[in-house]
Amino acid sequence: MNVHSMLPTVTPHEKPDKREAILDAALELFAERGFHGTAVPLVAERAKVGAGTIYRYFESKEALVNALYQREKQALGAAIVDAFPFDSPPRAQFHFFWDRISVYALAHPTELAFLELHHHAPYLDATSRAVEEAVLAPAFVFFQNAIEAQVVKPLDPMLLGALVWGAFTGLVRAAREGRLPLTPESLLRAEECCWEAIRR
Amino acid sequence: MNVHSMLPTVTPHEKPDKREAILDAALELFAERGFHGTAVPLVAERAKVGAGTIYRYFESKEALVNALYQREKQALGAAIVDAFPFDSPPRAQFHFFWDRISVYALAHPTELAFLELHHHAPYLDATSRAVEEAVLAPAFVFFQNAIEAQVVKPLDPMLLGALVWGAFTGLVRAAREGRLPLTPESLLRAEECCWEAIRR
Amino acid sequence: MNVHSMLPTVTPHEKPDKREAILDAALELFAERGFHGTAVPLVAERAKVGAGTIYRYFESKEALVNALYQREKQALGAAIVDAFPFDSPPRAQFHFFWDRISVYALAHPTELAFLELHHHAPYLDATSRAVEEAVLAPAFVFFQNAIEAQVVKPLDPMLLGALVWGAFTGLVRAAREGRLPLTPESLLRAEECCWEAIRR
Amino acid sequence: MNVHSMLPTVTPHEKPDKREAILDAALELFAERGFHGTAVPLVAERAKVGAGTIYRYFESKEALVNALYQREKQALGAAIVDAFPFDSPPRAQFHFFWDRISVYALAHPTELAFLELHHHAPYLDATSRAVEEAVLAPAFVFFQNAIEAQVVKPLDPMLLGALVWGAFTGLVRAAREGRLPLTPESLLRAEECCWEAIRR
DNA sequence: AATGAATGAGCTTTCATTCAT
DNA sequence: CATGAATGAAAGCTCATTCAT
Repeated sequence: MNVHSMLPTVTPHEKPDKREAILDAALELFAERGFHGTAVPLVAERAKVGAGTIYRYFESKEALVNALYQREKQALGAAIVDAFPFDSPPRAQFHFFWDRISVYALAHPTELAFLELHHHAPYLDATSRAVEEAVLAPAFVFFQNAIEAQVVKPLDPMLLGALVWGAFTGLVRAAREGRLPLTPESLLRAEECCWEAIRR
Repeated sequence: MNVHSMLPTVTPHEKPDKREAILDAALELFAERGFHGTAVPLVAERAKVGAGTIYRYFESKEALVNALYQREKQALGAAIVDAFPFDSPPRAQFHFFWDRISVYALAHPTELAFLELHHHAPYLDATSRAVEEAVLAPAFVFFQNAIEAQVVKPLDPMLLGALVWGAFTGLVRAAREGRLPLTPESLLRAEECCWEAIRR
Repeated sequence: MNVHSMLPTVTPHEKPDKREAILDAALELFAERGFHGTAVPLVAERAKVGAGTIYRYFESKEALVNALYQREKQALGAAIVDAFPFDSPPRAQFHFFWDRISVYALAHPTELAFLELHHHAPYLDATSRAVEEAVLAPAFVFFQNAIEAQVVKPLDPMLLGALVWGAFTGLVRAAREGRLPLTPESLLRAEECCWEAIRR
Repeated sequence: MNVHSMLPTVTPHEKPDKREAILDAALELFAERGFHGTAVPLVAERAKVGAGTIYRYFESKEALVNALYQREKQALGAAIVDAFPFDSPPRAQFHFFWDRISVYALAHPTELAFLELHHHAPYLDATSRAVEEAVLAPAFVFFQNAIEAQVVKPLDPMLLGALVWGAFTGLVRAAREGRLPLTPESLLRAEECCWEAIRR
């Protein structure tokens, strides 16, 4: 039953996972300066590995962004879906969803900035786009159910999703620019707004 | 029907303004591939000028993006503010605003994509940031007035603005990705959603 | 018939000889920044002519330096040779020579700097080298005569010339660098030194 | 017999020092064509390294000339000062000095040409100018002592230095142009001339 | 005749990638 | 495996020269 029982034994000499170090370094730099604006040797330096080492873990710079994009998008998707109250009513589900992305935004601002900046970039490959779709799908299902339950406006689920996710993203961006404090308080207010935007 | 739509938009003596040609070429390429992802000679080729010519009109590649950013941001701001019904009630003003950005989004998708992609980029200079602020200001005023008139929720105007602009941007982005048709119809529905998000 | 038609036409509005203006501008810039370090449009700007105008007077940038080199070298040669006291004894001739180059150095520091910097440059053509030789010749004759008169050491006239001209050039250069004041006084002292260097 | 002349000057493990190779290549090219007349890829080709490699060792082309200038100027200074007979009388010291620069001129004509051509160039930095001064200083001291000893004319040491160094440079330049053979013989004659130029 | 906007070859410099160690 | 020095293709930019006006 307990998933945790399978946890890998972490040795005292924690293996300095270079792959992760590279991804972490790339995350910060790509989020800050963009893909084309970031030199591979800079990523290497930040990750404290040799420049050549990056090419032992990733075929190319493009492969690196794609791996990173997939890692982050999946982490975001997991954060939302994990323990999702499938049996709760739509409003409670929406609250759960908003709460999760709020927590995520507060805990992982760089990751969110990276995902936003590289969204739909021409160098993202088929796998990255597939991950994108997979993460999107649950939201689609939620909106369809909520519409069927006549709790949410009978509009294209895509439109509803775009509005809500866009509003959330607008909030996060404004906060990143210092126009707005991103507090649990303000996030709660924003949730109410968004719910009223979509509720029937 | 808008009477103005029939007016000729091209002057008889169509001056082959190279500066404009360069900006237009840069707009498309920067919107598609980003600033660092676009080589200057590519801009020159698209603009049908020599590579050196770009440097007769712009000091550097950075100066070019900044000029372009300012041109497009100001055009967007003008499109919203022009003939704004300052004496109408908030709901009508909101409708005017939404209508204007809708028309703009439909007529200028590339311009909008460019502005979104280069928003708050580190290579934007003080002037570009000042233009950004200037274009933002009217929205701030609108929300304050609407709050005072007790028509809109008494929240931070910045938060309200971020939600609405974010929602609109989400819509446009989803449409660009082909997830959604961007029709006058869907835009009208989205407007209602957004109004309900912010109204008291 | 107009009587004036025969007179040299020095109009009140002195003809703005563009060729001279270009040469003068090039002189200053080449002396300061060297041939390859000076852009042709910069010369045009300093000469207050259009960039294209330079190419109406000179076939190329190289043709310009060569014309300038020849003008300045010949002017220097003329300044030395003009009214040269061919019948005076060697010491008096040497004094005359030294006096002339001293006057020249004080009156034309930029010209001298230009000649020194472009001496034997690979872009100087056959004509420039011929002018160089022609200007050098009288010195050669002087030294030969002085040697025959047993007034000067019986050494290779070239060697004597190289020493004296080198010493003078060293003086001028030190003065240009501010290490030394270039006064009639110090020039006279230097003359004595140089004479003692070569006299028998 | 000098014992040191038998010592091997090349270490067994001859390190293919790329930095030195670049400096050596730059020396030849800068001496021949000047700083602005020499393209970096040409230096790379002559040094048998990739063009990018130069920028691993030198921040810029300017940094390269400066490093080279300092290397050569210091080598020249060391060649003069090394084993200088500080306790000998001025005439012997002068002979030592002249002998050293003669040997240097015969062994390192390209180095001397480089130093002469780039003397006081506008792209030389503060360090280069400081090295220049440091190398100049001993000569200044020599002249002051010789003047105090009433062996040399009581003139500005700078003037004396400028004359002697200028004369030597004139000689070297004339030799480079093929006007003169630069033999130990002619150098010795020139030394006598220069001594008589400055001696009391 | 004079101009200066326009050009593109060629400059200095960067950087994704390789490979000897 | 890991490295980082080395590379050369390609970037941003300059400038000698041309040519429509």
